[in-house]
Amino acid sequence: MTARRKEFPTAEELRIWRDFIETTEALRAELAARLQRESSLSPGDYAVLLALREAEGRRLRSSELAARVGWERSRLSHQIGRMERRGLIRREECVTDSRGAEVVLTPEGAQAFRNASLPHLRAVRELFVAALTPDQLVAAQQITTALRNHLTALDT
Amino acid sequence: MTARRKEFPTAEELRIWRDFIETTEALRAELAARLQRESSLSPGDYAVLLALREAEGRRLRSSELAARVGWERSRLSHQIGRMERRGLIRREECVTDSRGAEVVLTPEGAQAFRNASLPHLRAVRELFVAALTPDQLVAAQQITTALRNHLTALDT
DNA sequence: TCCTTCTTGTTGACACGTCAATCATATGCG
DNA sequence: CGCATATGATTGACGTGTCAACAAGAAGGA
Repeated sequence: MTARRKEFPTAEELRIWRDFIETTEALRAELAARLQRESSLSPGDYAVLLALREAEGRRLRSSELAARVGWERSRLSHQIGRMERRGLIRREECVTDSRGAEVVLTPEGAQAFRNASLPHLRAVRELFVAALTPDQLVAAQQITTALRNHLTALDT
Repeated sequence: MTARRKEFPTAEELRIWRDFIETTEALRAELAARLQRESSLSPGDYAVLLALREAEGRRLRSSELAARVGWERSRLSHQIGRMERRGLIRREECVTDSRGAEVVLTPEGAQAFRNASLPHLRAVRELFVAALTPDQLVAAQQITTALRNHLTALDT
């Protein structure tokens, strides 16, 4: 009998998949909840503030910011709108390209990031790093790399 | 000099964390996009249909359904509302408890699940299982378990 | 220049998730 | 019984994410 190319996951593989995706989701949710509790920031807020904090002049073109956080422009636009209403960032017109917008970190935004940063790092350590042995951490990295490579290989 | 209890992740650990969370998120998004394309179902739809499909009489008390998919009742209520509008499920009053509601799988819902099931399993295999070596799959399981145990240990 | 085409960014509609409030019914205790 | 409390479920408000449509300026060639 000929070996047929495998098409479906086994029950065991499926179970591993479900546990994996549910656990990562629970992890994400717990991190988000803590960030919200301790700093009144969403993960999106944090990502944007971090990118601006590390940017030259604490400002970025909208597209560049989208690229750095890895979002579509539309998503960023909504996010920026909400953050501007709360005073965390400010929009400015771009001098070199009148279509463009620049996103600028406000003092309030910088302060919010400072307040959030250490508790957030602590949480990452407590919920992720401290949960794994050094070997497991290495394995996690390798698995991540394998998944990502596989994923990006597919959409080309 | 005394050893101080480690409080923050190293830059390396932080990088691993960020890659990990971003990759699992990308994976989740790709699975969701395929499910949507191929079957016009969201992951939430799929989870609910699956739970009902496996339930005695293809019906469940609302609370029980929420427990099986691991959601809050509120979230389920919204989801059920959307699915009922599309005819995938139906709400019925509960005989034994007049506060209660039962969620019933409709023929349309059952059909939608059948259509979605195989393509979804194929996608899980293609995007997750096939990306990893057997060793990595085992490692993924162990990491998942470690993370979950750690997580549940904390909120007690 | 004029016209097409690309890029930048915004908007609106809608699905989704969380939280707090609400409502009705069940339950348990005096 | 009568009342406080718990439970089952829904709702509304709001933040978030995706998608498609759009507006307006930039770029580049005929």
